[in-house]
Parts: sequence; C-alpha cells; structure tokens
Amino acid sequence: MSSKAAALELAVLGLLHESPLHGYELRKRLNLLFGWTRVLSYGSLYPALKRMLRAGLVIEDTTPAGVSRRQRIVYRITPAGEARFAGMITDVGPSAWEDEDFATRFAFFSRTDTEVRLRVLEGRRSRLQERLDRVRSDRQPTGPVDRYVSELQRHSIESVERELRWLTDLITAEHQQQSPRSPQPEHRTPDLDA
Amino acid sequence: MSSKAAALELAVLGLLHESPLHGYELRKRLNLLFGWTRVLSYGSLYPALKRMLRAGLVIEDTTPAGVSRRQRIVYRITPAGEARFAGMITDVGPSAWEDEDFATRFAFFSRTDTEVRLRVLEGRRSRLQERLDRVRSDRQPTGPVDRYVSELQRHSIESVERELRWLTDLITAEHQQQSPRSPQPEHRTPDLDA
DNA sequence: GTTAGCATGTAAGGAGTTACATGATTTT
DNA sequence: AAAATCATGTAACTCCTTACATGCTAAC
Repeated sequence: MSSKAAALELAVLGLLHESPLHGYELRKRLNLLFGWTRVLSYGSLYPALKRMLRAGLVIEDTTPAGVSRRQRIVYRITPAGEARFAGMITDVGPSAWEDEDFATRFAFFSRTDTEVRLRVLEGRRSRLQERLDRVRSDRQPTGPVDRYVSELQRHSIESVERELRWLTDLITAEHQQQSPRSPQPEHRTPDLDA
Repeated sequence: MSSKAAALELAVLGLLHESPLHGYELRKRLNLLFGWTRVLSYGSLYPALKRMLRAGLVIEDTTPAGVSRRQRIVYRITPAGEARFAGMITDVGPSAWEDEDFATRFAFFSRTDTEVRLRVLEGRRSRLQERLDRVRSDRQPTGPVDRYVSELQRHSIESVERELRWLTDLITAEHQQQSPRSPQPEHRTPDLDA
C-alpha cells in the first residue's frame, strides 16, 4: 500500500461504492477513468482484488443468478471498505499531486469535502508550478539548443501552463461554492465549514 | 532492454553523442529532457551505465585532469554505441508511440531520417486518435455521469485533441521539408530520399 | 566549522506488464 | 463451425524507487 498500490485500491473502492462489479468490468471502467496512459492488466487487478478480499475491504458475490449466466465473481464493498475509502480520500499526502493519484482523487471529488478538494487542487498546482519554474530556469544553459528539443519543451511548457489555468479555474470555482451565494445553483455542496 | 530499458539506453546514448558526461550531470539532463513526470533516480541510472559499459556501448574516462578535480567518472560513447543508437532510432516499433519513448525519440529527431520521423509522428497520432475515439464512444453509457468525472474527461479529451493538432502540424511541416522548396531555410535537413 | 550540493554507488522491496493457461458464451 | 469476446487467474520477468552508505568540495 505504498502510495502506488493505494491508488488502485482507492479507485476500486470508489467504483465499487457505486455498484458491485466483477473484475472484467472493473478493469474496463478503470481504464476508461484514468487509463489514458497505462492500461491496467489483469495480472495487476486480480491480485489486488484478492488482497482487498483478505483485508476485508470487499467480499465476493458468486452470483450464478439462475439464468445460466456465465461464471463471474462480483465484488461488493464492505463497511470496512467504505471506511477505508473515506479515510484514504481525506488523507492528502504528497502523492496526491502526482498524475495518477491526482486523477483518481479528482474522479471522486463528489464524495470529498470542499476543504480536502482545495488542498488537493492547490497541492497539484504548486507541484506543476515548481516543475515549470525549474524547466524554465534551466533552459539553454549551453549555446543554441536543438530545434526539435526546443519544440518539445515549448509544447510541454504550454501543456503545463494549460493545466495550471485549469486548476486555477477549479480552485476559484471551489471558493465560490464556499461563499454564501452561488451563481449556478446546480449541484450545491451540502453544507460547509465556515 | 525490453523497450523500457531501451528508452533509457537510447536517451543516454543520444546525450553522450553530443559530449562525454558523468552520471550526475547525465541525470540532470535526462530529467530536464523528458523527466517532466518521473524523476530518474541514481539507482536506475548507474546500473544502466554499468550495463552499457559491459556491453561496450560506452567507456569510462576516469579523468582526474590534474587540476585537483573531484573524482568523477566520465562516460564516452564508443563506435559500437553510435551504431547502436543509429540502429535503435531507425527501428520504429509500437513502443515508439508511447509517451516516454515518443518524447525520447522526438528529442533526437535532428539525427533521424525524415521518413522515420514521419513514421513516428504518424504512429503517435494514430495511437492518440484511437484512445480518443474509444473514450468518446464509451462516454456515459449509464445515465448522468458525475460532474467531476465529466470535467476530468472533458479536460483530458481537450488535452489529447491539442496534442493531435500539434502532431498534425508537425507532420505537415515534415512533408513541406520533403518537397523541393522550403519556406524557412533555417536548419535544412541534409538531403532526402526522392 | 558547518551546511549544502556534488558524486557514486548498493540493497531491498514493490508494482506492474507480458506471456501463459483455460474455458464459457455469443456473434458471425 | 469459427471467431471474437467474456472471464479469471498464475508465474516470470523487468524495471524503478526508496533508503542506505560514503566521501569530497565549495560556500557561508
């Protein structure tokens, strides 16, 4: 559960919270949700599910259902699993700003407190800003750089700047939701700390 | 050397082609070049250098230089290493469209033939287009999606679309360079196949 | 002097992908 | 009937990160 394993566990628990699922379906949803880059393999998912089963976070529902359904093991989240999810989502560590972990947490923002959301968004923003500053300062220390390298860096920098703007907008929106009046009344967050 | 290790090897050879470097400096440059996401650790770099040393791709220049310089092991590329680099850069496999590998290859495009560049760029573009189509078609199969999930997907889709446009522009530019007249005469590629 | 950064490594541990293995069910 | 896809798993392999260990040198 060293932050990497935690990301998968968090994602699985989050999905199972909505509805019980079997491994195959779970993998598809996971890949859809944050599998843009890497495709999660069964060799990764199934062992993880077994670990979580042993840990009592999920239980297996061997549902033949009578309708001559194909053999499949449906996983359902347990109260312990729910508690675990709640705990993990609140525990904002440095890994929460990392690409993978950030996306996972973001996907479950609806079940996250506003203050935690803000901590995650702002943490992510600082992280990206750091990267940007570092690269910007280290640009062309020795003579004229290669045109392709420079084009690659330009595009990368722009991508990061774009994400920074996105984050800033989100942070602003969160702050507005915290204040008394909200312009768009759709999906109000229940109630908030002062 | 299973495509991941190859990426590091390719990058190291590419950097050493320009000038001999010691491990510490090499790491800094590698992190700057494509370490936006992951930061390469010494525990990864040094063993890789030793492997390449044993393979005869690089040699160690233990240069005390007389000026009371600090102990450092400078790595220099060998003819075998140059050959290896040339071979790897030409060998465009599916891994070349992957994020990491793509960036590495792109960084050394100046030393890559135009036709190979086009294969890499077009391969990358197809790959991204596939992802995009897949995600677009799988959107909201079951009722109204979560607003944060949907916002995350929207942003991801836009990011991919942006990179697709970038790639298309680059491909266009490569084709123009292939044709007789070139608008911007700076950095002409030496000479090209028909 | 002492801290910060330069410089090179090793060992342990974890996580994930690939490839292998198997079999049912649905579609063509 | 054959092919595709559903469905679950295991084992080997690779690779990387973290933490540990050491020592020099420049700056403060």
